[in-house]
Amino acid sequence: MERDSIGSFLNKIANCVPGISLDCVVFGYQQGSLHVLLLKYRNTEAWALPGGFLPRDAEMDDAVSVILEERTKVGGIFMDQFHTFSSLDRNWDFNELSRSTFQQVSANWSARERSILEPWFRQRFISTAYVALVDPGKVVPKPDFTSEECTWVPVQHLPPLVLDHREMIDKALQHVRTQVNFFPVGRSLLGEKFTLGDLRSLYEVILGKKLDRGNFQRKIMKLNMLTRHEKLMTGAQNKAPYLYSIDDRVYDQLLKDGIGFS
Amino acid sequence: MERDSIGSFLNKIANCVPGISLDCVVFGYQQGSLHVLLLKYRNTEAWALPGGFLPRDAEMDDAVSVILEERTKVGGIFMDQFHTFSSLDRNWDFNELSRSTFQQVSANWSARERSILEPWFRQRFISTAYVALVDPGKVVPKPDFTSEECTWVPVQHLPPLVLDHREMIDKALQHVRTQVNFFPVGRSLLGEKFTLGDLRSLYEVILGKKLDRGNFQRKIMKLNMLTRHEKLMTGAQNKAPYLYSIDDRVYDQLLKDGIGFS
DNA sequence: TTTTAATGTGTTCAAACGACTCAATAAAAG
DNA sequence: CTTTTATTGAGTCGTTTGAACACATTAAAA
Repeated sequence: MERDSIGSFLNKIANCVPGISLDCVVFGYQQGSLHVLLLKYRNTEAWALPGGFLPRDAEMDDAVSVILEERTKVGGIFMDQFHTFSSLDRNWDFNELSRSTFQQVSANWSARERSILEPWFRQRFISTAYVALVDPGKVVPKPDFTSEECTWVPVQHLPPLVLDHREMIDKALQHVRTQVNFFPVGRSLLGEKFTLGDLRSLYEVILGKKLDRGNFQRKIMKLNMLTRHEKLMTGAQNKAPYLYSIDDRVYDQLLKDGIGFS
Repeated sequence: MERDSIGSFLNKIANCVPGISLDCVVFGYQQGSLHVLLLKYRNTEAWALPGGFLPRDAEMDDAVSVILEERTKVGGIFMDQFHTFSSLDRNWDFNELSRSTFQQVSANWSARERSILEPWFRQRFISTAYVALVDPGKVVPKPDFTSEECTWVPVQHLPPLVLDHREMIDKALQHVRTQVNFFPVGRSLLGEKFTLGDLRSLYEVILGKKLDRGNFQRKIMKLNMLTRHEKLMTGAQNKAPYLYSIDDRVYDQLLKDGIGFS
């Protein structure tokens, strides 16, 4: 199984542009807080962003789509390129964690594999990073051949990350915050149906502050982007909240000029 | 002279990362309208953005600084990376204009030069683009060895541009508009001293709409970022406008949270 | 029937904004 | 010295927006 993956990976990188890598900061919203999709390398405590390389016959957007689909098994994920990282120390000697992680990962490579993979991974990579927004409920995270785990981690409790991936997440989060009025955060991060409370908490988490319930509801309802459905029966002894879904047509129109949240 | 430049260019690219290029959309404000710094290729009607390549021992920001200094002969220019372009057709067969321009430019290369430069320029380049803001008054544009002219062109009358440079300018302008509250447009695009009218016209040009004089002045003065100086004697038969300069300390602070212009 | 939370609506106050007006000032031309 | 012209600072008014509340209604479960 793993042997096969390495084999196909060897073929793959032969057709990729050298020196260029792609990294994805995939945000998901779960249990009231923002999460990032991370991979954990085999037999280490080191984590990394999902990423990959640029096929010679592909554009970056398409290559990233493929990477996202490989890791999540779903397509059509919203994504946006936000920065290209070019530090001189972007390599596996970046710090002790990266160094030992690479050693661990490469430990069981055969001589032939090593002859190809070593030089490839020892390159200096210029990495173009994307943010993606996705509903964790729609996703089945799949590790790649170097990792033993692919899972959601809350952004406020990030584990040790290799290379400059921590910096990437920080910058991505910043980007989402500044672009919140132009990103389909509601549609991408929530499921098909959600309550107004869900939507408000989501905005609270992204903006990093409490929002007044009354004002929020008034504002969001005036936009005419929500369709009301049946109630959500939670079993709690109170009036059940209504479920809503997003009217894509209206939503897309609103996003063009930006939904006004400060 | 040109021979020398080609020679040093051959040396230069030998130490650059292949497959990666850098392009700069340099905006300047002149005679009441936005201008872009463009290069005109020798013996053609084709224009291009100033650009260059990434030295193996440099980060992108630093490489772009060098490029900007080479073209303008001034340092410390404000700049911001805004997008990395990766279309498959980013090469000199992009369209007829690019094709014929490259032919023209490469026409007088010697056999030895051609053997190095042809494969280099025939590569597929992934290009990371930057916006820069600069006061044309501080700048002495210098053509590079492929061009006969380096000059300011108003953005509303762009000449034919090679490759996807037109798209880059559009995207850069868009970026400046959305980031106007966080970019030091006042300090970077105007001279040391300017009138309130100058500053207002600048914002009008960038935002693409008229601003009320009274409201604008009230707003800008309340920010406490301007220091008043002597008057500007224009020779016109009216009260001379005051000159102002920007208080860097206050300005930098304001830009962190964003100067609020819609 | 009580408890609980969702929902819809109303109110208040402060700040900001757009579109004006008006008067004082001063530089140059006559 | 008067006229012409445009800058400057200040004032007004109506509208919009935002934050911070209050309050009554509804309904699900205990």
